[in-house]
Amino acid sequence: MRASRRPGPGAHDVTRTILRGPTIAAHEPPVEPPPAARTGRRVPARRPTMKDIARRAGVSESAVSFALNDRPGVSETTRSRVRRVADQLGWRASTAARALSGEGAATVGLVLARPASSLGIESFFLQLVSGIQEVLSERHLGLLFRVVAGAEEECAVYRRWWAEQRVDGVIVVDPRIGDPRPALLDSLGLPAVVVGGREVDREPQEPVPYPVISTVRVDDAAAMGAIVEHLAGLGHRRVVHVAGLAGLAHTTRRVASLRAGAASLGMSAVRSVTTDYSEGQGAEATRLALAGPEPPTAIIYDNDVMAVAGAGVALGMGLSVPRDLSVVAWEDSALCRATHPRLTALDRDATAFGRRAAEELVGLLGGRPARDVAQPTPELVVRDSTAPPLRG
Amino acid sequence: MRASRRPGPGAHDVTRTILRGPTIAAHEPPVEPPPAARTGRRVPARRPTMKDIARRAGVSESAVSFALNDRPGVSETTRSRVRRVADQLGWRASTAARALSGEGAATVGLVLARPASSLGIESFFLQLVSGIQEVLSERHLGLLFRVVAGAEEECAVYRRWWAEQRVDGVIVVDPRIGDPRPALLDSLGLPAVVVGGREVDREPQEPVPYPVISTVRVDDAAAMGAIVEHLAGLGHRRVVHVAGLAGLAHTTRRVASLRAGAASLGMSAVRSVTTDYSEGQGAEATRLALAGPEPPTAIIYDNDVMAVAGAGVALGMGLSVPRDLSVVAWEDSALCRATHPRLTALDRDATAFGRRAAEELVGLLGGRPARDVAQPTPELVVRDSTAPPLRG
DNA sequence: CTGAAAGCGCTTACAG
DNA sequence: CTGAAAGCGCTTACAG
Repeated sequence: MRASRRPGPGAHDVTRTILRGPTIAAHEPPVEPPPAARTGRRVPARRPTMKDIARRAGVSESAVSFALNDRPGVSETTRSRVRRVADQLGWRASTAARALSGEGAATVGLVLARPASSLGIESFFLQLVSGIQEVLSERHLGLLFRVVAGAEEECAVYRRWWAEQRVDGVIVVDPRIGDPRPALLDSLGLPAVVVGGREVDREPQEPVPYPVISTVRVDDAAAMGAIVEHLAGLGHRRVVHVAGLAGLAHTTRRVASLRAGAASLGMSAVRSVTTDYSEGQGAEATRLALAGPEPPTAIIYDNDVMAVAGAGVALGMGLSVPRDLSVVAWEDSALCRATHPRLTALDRDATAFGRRAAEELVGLLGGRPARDVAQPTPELVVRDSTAPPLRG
Repeated sequence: MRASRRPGPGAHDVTRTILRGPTIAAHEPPVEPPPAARTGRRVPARRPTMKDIARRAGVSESAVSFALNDRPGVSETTRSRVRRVADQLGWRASTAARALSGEGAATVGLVLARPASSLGIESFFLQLVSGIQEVLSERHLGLLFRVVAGAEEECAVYRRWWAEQRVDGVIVVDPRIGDPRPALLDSLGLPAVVVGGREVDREPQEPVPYPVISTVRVDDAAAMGAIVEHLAGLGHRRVVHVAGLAGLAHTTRRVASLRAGAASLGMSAVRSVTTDYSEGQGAEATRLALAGPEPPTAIIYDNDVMAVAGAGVALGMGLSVPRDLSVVAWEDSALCRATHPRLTALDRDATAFGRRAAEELVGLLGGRPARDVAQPTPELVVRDSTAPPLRG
């Protein structure tokens, strides 16, 4: 606690010493200790306001506002004096007051619509959030975070946030087939960045469909292409893709890309099965695939946890990875490096992804027009879980 | 978009139909379409305010406020009419305006001070957050979320949030030795719940040291006791504890509990080494321990990722888990169930933990006095990674 | 360059 | 039971 913030009997002297300069001291009214300081009872600090600054600096409140917001209309001397007093008091503009004055809430929203049980699993999200934060915190924007069970609830949250004036914009994840969110956000006029591309890929020359909604795309096709090429190069011809949620746009894209890639490389049997991303369904899908009539020699998993679970199932069935089964994880993480053998994985750099999304949203909030930006294609990190198949 | 929110030419009729009743219709001024509706250009929706409700319901703004906040001073008929109009318009109180009126920001803060790299790893946090959300969302409280690099930055965030009037209270995680946060939060008068106990355990009859800071305790001693008992029962006498960050209060508690438990059970050689929770340091600690002169027959890891990494190292060294080495993870997760063999782990129920913390904070915000509450002792889930040692 | 005033959307004593 | 008014802490035209 600085003395100046909770003025006690000696505070005035301290202030004077710090400010040092007769001009300033003359403007400064004597600081009176609050009643509690005399009685000795503990009081929580009172947050300083512009009025306090104005009084101390001997200028009007509007002068303070202009000075602190770098607007013309105050002399340099006044500006620097005001700034010094503000710093000294530890003043920060009340976001509530700024929001009410039409300056926006200085807050960005993020909703995760995944069942709580599968959340702990997704290291992707926490890394995404941490990337988002890097950018937001520089600009002193807050992140309002919410976990919900499903899409409708997510829409309800957006409506509420909008009505409550809580956020200036949102970052939307997990684009879906027939996604209702872009239209809703557009109708609310809530700027948004969709992480993971549009439902339908747009031609570069087309205008963005919504004027306040940008997109950060990932090239799922190229990424899947790299995986398929790697596996085909090793000689795999029977591949199973244990995909994620059926409703997600990127699931559809990955499934389609696998099919296309396999066809062009002459792979005989590829198929995708969708799951809920959980270890349980990942394990189950693996069991079914390996117990079937024509078991795959390689399995691609849409996340790291399913890949680890799947490798575990294979081991449990007496198979060796990668001798009997190659495993690829779509999502690199500590997990992939921690297991034995270490898993070949697609490295997406979720942090950079979050950073990019936040930057784009900050741009939108600053009035830049909406657009689609591409994220670098993820890189396939080849480790010990992929090798040529024993039996063709 | 409901017709009533973006009134077009036909909106008035719709409204009248929904409201149906001459009294109400008489109070309702005709809704004029905004200019944009005539020109056909898309306009973002304007959020409805109390003024809109007052006009439509034919009462004063203060009557609307009283009606909506369930305060006496309005008749039941007025109240229900006001409520209906508010619902119809999709009205929500502006949090900014409420905050400025002294009602609080309706927001709770959570700061995570961990390096971004190790964040994706900690499934604990995302589950904690999801538990916190369950409670907050019921009360329509927002969660302001922040990731920072270290303790000082965390304190700076609290100061800023307080000065900006952004949060009504915070949930504090990772209590540390010599933790500066409680004193800071106390001086700011910011209600807080510390998750994970106090730095120093308080006797039940002692008053809580800070009037607005509650604590949700976990019984690390009992948990470690259960692990030690399990291992001792299997016949292990040389145990290594790969702990987490040295500065954290619970690390200290676990280290001490291990020592105490081992002594009482006559274990010959136990020791703890601290790490940063990362897979890398977990693996390294394992390598060092196993390569040493008197290698342990069992290792306790302070999180799931290190446990998986450690098991991988053992495998890589030609050891079999659990035949040559027993492994226990302090933190159950998908990981522990996904690896092969599945890991014996301590199940903490992070979601319940988050729920409990949020409930306690909501209580504090409601004026309930601060207190320490205990969280049920975590349960040891015995799986395939622990067994009697081959060599004593 | 500076100050007095209105307004943002609420809440809350205070009169009627 | 109801309404007019002030205030929360800012921003921003608008006069001087």
